[in-house]
Amino acid sequence: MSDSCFVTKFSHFLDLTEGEKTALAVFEEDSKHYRAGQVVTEEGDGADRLYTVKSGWLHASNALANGTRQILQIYYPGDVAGMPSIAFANASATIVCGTDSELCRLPKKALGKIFEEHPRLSALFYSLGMLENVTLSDRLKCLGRCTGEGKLAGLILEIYFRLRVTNSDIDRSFEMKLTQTDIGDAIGVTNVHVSRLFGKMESRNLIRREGRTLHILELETLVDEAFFTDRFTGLDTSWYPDPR
Amino acid sequence: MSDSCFVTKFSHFLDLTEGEKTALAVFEEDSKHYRAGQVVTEEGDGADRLYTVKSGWLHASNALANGTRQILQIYYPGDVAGMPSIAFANASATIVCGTDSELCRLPKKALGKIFEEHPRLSALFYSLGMLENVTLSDRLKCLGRCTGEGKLAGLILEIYFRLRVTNSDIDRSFEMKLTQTDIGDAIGVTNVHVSRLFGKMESRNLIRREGRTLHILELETLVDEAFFTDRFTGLDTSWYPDPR
DNA sequence: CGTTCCTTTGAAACCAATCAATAATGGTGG
DNA sequence: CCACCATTATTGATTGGTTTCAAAGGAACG
Repeated sequence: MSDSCFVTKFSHFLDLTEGEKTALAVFEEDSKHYRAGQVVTEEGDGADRLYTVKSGWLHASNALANGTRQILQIYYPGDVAGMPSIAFANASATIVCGTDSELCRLPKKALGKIFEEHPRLSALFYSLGMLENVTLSDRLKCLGRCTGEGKLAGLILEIYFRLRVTNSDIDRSFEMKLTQTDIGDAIGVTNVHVSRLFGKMESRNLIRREGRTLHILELETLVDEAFFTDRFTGLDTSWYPDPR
Repeated sequence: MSDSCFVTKFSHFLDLTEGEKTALAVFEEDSKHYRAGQVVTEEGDGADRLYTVKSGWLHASNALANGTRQILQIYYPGDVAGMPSIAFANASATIVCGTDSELCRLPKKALGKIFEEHPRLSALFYSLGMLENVTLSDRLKCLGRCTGEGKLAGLILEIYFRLRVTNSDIDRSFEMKLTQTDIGDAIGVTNVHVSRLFGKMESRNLIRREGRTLHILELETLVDEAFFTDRFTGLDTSWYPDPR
């Protein structure tokens, strides 16, 4: 409880100095509770802050004029949400809580101060942004070039490996908190087809479902069909400037 | 010719100080010519530098084990290529020149020095990364939720608006330098289907092709079918720290 | 001027969307 | 605690879009 959620997150990658910890701890101050389904920011709203997930999970999406929706990113405890929007005056995506969530809110201007005073943290922020880029690229690859089952496998693996980073005790199973409509909106198929894909993968004994719990039975096959690479293992921090 | 390609690019967004210009000009030193088709870096190679495009164009892609390929990003003069890879020890994508190209090469460690000494440039680097993030999100949205013609329209518009940033005299037409196989690899359809999509859009009088020149006849319709938003107009630099 | 790469076109097979109806699940208040 | 309602998931039949396979026509290049 002593370290802020930023500190916890960043300590995964760097041995933070006291000065760096202090700089990050400032942003613990503005923590706020959100309810499941609550909209954190809407596409087009003023993009004036970042959100770090302390507990719960959320997703960023774009609504299309034809009534459909594309889910772009899913955020879990330890993630920083709203990074893409910060480059613009207005938010490029809508962020919605999937569950009750506790978020730390970091004003844009305060991020500017971090860039001013803590070059090594800035470089890490940059890397986290690039990690998000690679996640998007991987899903783009999956949507463009995988079969239906491969797309679903890719999302399952993305969530599984993502959760394992901060929750090392999960072993081949996790709570799938997305509805099948959400899953479809993430991988670009209809909710009806998601149901059929789950059915097929279950009958092939690749996965098993018990309520909302999803068991991964054949990890290797899922990896193959999704052309999956785990990106969450290591960042290269060797080029970062010295800490202050 | 007096300003480096970095300076030219960054001056679009900020009034650079002399100190900042000097810092950026260092990276002009390592300029290199690449031939069309030449591989700049390969997925898995050591990710030790960034590439700024002085002339020509290139693309980043992932090869899949089933023999297919997904094109992730297209880079034009003024763009910085290889940003996502820099967060990792090894490149997350393959970068290939589409045409003969002149690239400025910026070692990772030198980027670290920028972060150390020029906080405002670091913030701008961050924003450029987030701009790339949004470009990926937009294409993800297109792949997941648009019709075939919408996907092609989206790519056409992405290239068109991207080229207009640095080349303000182009007016509703440009040279499409990608082959139909490349286009298919970017929007997630087969080359055969790209040909048919072009045919359909031409017969609807949305576009016209003369050799490699592509004329946009009905911009509004393309925008509607691709659910397109122009992201290249403005970055919000209000939160940046003061220059040095 | 021939070879290679790129584009176009056709027919068949396949995958996913749509429309529609039913079943299961979860949450709420009586 | 159960009944009810809303949401979510499943299943079937049909339609439509895309891939695949195959072949031929065009364009670019040495």
